[in-house]
Amino acid sequence: MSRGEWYVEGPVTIRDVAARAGVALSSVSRVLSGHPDVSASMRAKVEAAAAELGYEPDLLAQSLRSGATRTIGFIIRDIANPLFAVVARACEQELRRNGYSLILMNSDGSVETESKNFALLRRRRVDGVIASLVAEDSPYVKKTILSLRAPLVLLDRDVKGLNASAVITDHAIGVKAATKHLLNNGHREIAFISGAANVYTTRNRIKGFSEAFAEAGVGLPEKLIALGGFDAEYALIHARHFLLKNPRPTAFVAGGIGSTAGVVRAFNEMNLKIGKDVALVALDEWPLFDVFATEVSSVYRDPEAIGSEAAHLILEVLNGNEPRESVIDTKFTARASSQGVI
Amino acid sequence: MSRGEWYVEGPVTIRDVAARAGVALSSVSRVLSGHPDVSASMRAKVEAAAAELGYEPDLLAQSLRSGATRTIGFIIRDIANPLFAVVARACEQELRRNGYSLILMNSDGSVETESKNFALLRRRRVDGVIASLVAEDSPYVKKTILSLRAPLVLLDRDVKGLNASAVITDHAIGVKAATKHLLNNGHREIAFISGAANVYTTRNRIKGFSEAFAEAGVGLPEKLIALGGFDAEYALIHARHFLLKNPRPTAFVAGGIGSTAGVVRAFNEMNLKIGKDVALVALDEWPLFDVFATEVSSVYRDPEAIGSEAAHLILEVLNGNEPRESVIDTKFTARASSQGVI
DNA sequence: TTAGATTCTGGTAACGATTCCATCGAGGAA
DNA sequence: TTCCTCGATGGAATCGTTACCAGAATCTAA
Repeated sequence: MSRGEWYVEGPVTIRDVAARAGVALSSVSRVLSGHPDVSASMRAKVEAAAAELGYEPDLLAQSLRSGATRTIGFIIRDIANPLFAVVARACEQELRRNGYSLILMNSDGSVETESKNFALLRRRRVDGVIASLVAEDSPYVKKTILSLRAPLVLLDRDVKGLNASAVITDHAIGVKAATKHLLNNGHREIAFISGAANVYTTRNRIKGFSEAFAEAGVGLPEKLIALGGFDAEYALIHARHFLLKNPRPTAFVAGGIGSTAGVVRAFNEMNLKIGKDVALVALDEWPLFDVFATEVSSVYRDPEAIGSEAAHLILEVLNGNEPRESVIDTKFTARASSQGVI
Repeated sequence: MSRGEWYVEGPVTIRDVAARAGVALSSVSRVLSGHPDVSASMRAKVEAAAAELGYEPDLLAQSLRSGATRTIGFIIRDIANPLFAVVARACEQELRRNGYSLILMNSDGSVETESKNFALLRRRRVDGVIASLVAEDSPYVKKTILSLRAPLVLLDRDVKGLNASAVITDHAIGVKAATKHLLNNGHREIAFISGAANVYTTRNRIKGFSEAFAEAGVGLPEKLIALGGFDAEYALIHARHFLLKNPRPTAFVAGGIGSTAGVVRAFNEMNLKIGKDVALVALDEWPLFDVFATEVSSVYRDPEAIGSEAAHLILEVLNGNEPRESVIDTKFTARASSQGVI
């Protein structure tokens, strides 16, 4: 079956409209693009012809001519992370309202894949890119991004020398409140499991964690800090390990949805009841959190706000403004999971 | 700040390569597209020039010329539904491996938005579309889709007269097993809450539900069936309503992630303990299901398989094959939530 | 009445690639 | 040697649009 069979009616070009209206194609273009120097009769003729033929301008040709594709690339580690799915949704909705489409690419946790994705988006001539980088220090990143030739919005990343916009989450404030809460409740052996320190997210969370200890005059439990991956597997392995230590940690701070899953699995393996045998604070919430994890204390950030703000930032630069940073705050909510253990 | 400032190095065209190599642009094109009739010396000259200048072909121009954009549209109700996020990820990965990019669009549960999305994808000249329609019977749908002029893969939808491919889930088999299980455990007042019947998903689920009753020789509890929306709000309202009936339903089957959320909220409001005061079967699982909903019986379908199969189906048609259907099965797993109530 | 400005319109050259067509040698066959 | 074929190359048309330029028609002011 050839491609041609999908054509219900042949595609109508500006040329066809011109022929039907009996005018030059440049005149059709003028009418359709709202040029002021067109007579009323010309406008009427062309619009009638366009309507009769069901003419729709071809975005591909327009893009080639104008240099703008009205397309934004969106690169993230994994769209199946529910937090990022909400970010992507809000972002797509906002871009769509402004006439842009979103090209979605997963980097699958690989800097090589990420780099290839950037290169492909460049070849596709996207007008801009919104990205949550796998790592800030990969050798590819800077070179690849600098050759993008399009504005960039980073999600929760801090890369020097890029002249990029960024949506930054203030994790520190929420994590600090959470940690203080644990310290106030008498916890000292507090484990912290999160992604690697080569992304701002982790560093900023650790900053809040450390500050709380410092302000309480308590030494940081460095042996209980594991920064290596956001995935459940990494968290599971390290939570297991920590739980075999003596003294055993009395509380866990889990950095992200994957980490929380891993930590809770470790608890389940050892038959530890959350909020009774061990305290837990989850960084980030997830779907049905309020239904199935009603008892879990959390540091919350609004993914809708992150997504729509990312869209705003890229639109700003496309409208000629300077790149800038925008900060989203976090909020700690104490629930049963972090109380009553000690 | 003008767009131009983003250009680190001016974009290199085939023309520049031709000038550098001292040959005609048609020769450059031939070398780069692997035409057989090129001499070794020509190939060497052109490849050297291309490498020195860092030439990358412009996909926009190639698309205009060839008619193929190597781009697939992906339209769903809501990417924030974790099931669809996984479908989208698997689909994007598979398409990427085959050199295609994915344009993501949410239809936000609105047939008008959906229709506009289809129209925009047509103007963008996508090579194909993968879509989970909001409704099969909307007046827009058929007209809009028929004018797509590109192959289509439907996700769990059954629309006559389209000549489209489809990835279909066999919900009936899983739902039937679940319902039999409930009936065997002595339940008779079984509530069923799901989306509207104008999508295959719901009809096929109800089919499994009905068959189980018929085979057990028990009358279908029609008053306890609410088919109107996949959202939590709809499920919450109807679950509340059902729970005030006399006799009260002893079991609930919730169609999808949103429905489950609504139903469980209603349970929480009335202080009913799942698996003790009331039985529950969830259709579909969600992230951290195995961690935070370990006790919930479910009818599972593999979203990875759905996503990659959708990609395969669209690639098949793009490679000249006939559209076809592919069926994904479901599996019922009994857990504590559906046992021990009666 | 005429010079000059102002609408309005058509033709044509881009945008960056591919592909057909024509040309030009070189090589093989008679 | 001559004719023919075939490989290799350059030039031009094309995809569908926009934008520039020039010319025609209309209008204003002297």
